[in-house]
Amino acid sequence: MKKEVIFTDILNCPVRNVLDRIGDKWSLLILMVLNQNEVLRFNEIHQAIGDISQKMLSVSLKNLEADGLVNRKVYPQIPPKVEYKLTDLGKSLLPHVDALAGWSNQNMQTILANRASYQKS
Amino acid sequence: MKKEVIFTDILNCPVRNVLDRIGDKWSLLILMVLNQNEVLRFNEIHQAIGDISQKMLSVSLKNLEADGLVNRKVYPQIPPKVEYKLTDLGKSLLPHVDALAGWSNQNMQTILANRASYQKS
DNA sequence: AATATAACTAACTTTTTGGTAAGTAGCTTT
DNA sequence: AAAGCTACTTACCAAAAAGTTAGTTATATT
Repeated sequence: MKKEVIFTDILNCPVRNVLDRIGDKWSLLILMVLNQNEVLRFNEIHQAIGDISQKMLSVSLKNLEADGLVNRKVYPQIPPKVEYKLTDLGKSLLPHVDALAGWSNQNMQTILANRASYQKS
Repeated sequence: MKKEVIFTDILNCPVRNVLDRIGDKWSLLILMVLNQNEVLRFNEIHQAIGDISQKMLSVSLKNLEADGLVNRKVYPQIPPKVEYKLTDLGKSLLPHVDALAGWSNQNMQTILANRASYQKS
């Protein structure tokens, strides 16, 4: 009996690659906030999300920027001013995120009920 | 100047709730494998994914089952036999996952290029 | 009698992630 | 002259996630 890998190479696959970045604690939230506001400064995002630390906001923005999902514009002035907005690439991702959000909204109650009844059994 | 939270309550929001489960290292992979195969046994999923540990497969399946995305059917025999398949709820999520997968496939090269050029600067 | 089997579970270690608190820059306002 | 502003960075720490290894079960096979 031979063992074969049905779904080879999935670890180097695009989905995994993208989700590793998008699937962390804050990235999607940041993308959604930026999607609602066109342009935001660091502290505006910080306040919009409310409970993200400066460090995580900074790290997450950097990752999103590295992937080309978010654009960062620095104004060389003091105190500093930096503006963030979605790139076209970032914008092209958002509909899928929204679709997922829609599904989540629709099925949240069911899922919570499932979790609850699973625990009891 | 008042500080206001633009995007209140996002932490208790459905998207976050769902993504906390779906956005881990293995869940989406498992869903995709199950979507391609209708019914699979534990070891078949294990081999299909290739480098997931038994423990993580077990934990992930349990979470997916708890949320009602995956159905688990035990045959009371020895050696044991357990079959996994998507529930209707699970199936209803898959199109969105596939959409995300499609986006990832289309934009993977761009993203990798972005990352590479970001590092150099 | 020993070994194989399938689907796990338990205990433990390692790795990754995220949080906290403090510090930095240099100009402007008090 | 001290304090405030903005957008961070750094060092450190705790918690969470994931990996490793060994063990369990009870029957069937060699």
